[in-house]
Amino acid sequence: MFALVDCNNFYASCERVFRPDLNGKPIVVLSNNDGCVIARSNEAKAFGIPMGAVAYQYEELFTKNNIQVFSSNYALYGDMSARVMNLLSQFAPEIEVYSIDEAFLQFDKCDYIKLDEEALKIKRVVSKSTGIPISLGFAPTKTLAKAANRIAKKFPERTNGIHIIDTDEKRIKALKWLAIEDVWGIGRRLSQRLRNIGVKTAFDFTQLNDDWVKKKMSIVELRLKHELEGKPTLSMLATGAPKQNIATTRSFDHNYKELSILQERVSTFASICGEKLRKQKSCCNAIMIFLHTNGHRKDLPQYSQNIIIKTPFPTNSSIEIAEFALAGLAKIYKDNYYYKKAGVVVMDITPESKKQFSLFANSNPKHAVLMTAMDKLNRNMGNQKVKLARHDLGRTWKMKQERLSPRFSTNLKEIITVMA
DNA sequence: TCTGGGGTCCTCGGGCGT
DNA sequence: TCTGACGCCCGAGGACCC
Repeated sequence: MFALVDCNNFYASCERVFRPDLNGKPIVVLSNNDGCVIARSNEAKAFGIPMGAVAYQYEELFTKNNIQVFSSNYALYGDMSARVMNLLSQFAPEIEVYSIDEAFLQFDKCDYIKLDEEALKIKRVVSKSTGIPISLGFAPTKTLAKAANRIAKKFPERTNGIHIIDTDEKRIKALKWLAIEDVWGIGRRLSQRLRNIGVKTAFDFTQLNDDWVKKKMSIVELRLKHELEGKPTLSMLATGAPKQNIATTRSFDHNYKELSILQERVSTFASICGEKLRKQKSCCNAIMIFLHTNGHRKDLPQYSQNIIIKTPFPTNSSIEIAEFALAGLAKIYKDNYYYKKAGVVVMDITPESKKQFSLFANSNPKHAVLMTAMDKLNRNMGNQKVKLARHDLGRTWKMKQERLSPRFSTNLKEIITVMA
């Protein structure tokens, strides 16, 4: 039996934990640079604000209806997520942290009759210890657990945020209710294709022929079909497995033309990638650098390019990754364009312990010592306090974050004060 | 003026060796 | 030596997720 635990309106709920006065009030949380809406409380959803709404186009609606607007505060959300996941891991032998606000739990040989009691207990503990409301869906497969969770969320009065699919009747009922586009793994394109042939619900999808699904769609959709039929094809994935790609990409607050500014940005992104690599004890063997102009500005000439640099040796040194990234940047940079976004992605990742030494070129061994010291200082003093010399220390590259809440739980200076 | 960031997996087609 | 069939590997692109 799988359970999918999902935090309700996670970012909005995090903002509420330290601001109980916001309970019952509409809240939206914005993306980096305060660009678009990435989370909404139920009250905000009721105003018809869609996911991804462009913030400035809704400014009037926000003001008129006293909707509380927050810049995204990842220090707060990351910390709250870790607390929730830590609590959840106490309830099941296996946990897969699927995203910042979701986790799968697997219960072996459990007594189905007691599942509802267990679910209530999980809900109570998480709510009491963190203040975050959650919904739980139980089912024999991960895809059905997702569906069960959706039902729990959709009908909170009836389900109390808990739904268990433990009989075939309940499974069929759920599948008939679930629209095809709401099935986990069926996105915009596929749902349109399926609707064109008359498949409107998850149940309709399960009525298709296996061979047809595999031939006309792919093995992914066939697996999905089996999952919906109650035959597990997806297993729990190890949480904390090293990533295969690590990216650091940002949109800029303005459009920039000068190479020197892009060099500084790319070098900083490369350095952060190095830090992430060292954190998971990995090295990369290839680095991709990309540049984009602002695609929304139809009045300006557009340019978008990327380049992959194969490193001559595996490395996780921020200095070396930045050097390779800058060499790549020099190859793709063209003047006369206004750039809005750039990024560095480290690829072909291998474990640090399995470094293959090359005959001719190797990672500078002095860097390892230096990077360890740099990471330690940054851990103790706060992120990005110690940087490479080419990073512009005089300029603070701040994202537009005009409505940032305090880092209540991770920064002593911003900790909440309780008045007696 | 202003439109996010970070991942995964699969398919397809070309190059290449047998 | 040439040719076709086949399988493997790899990169690009597309689909999906939060």
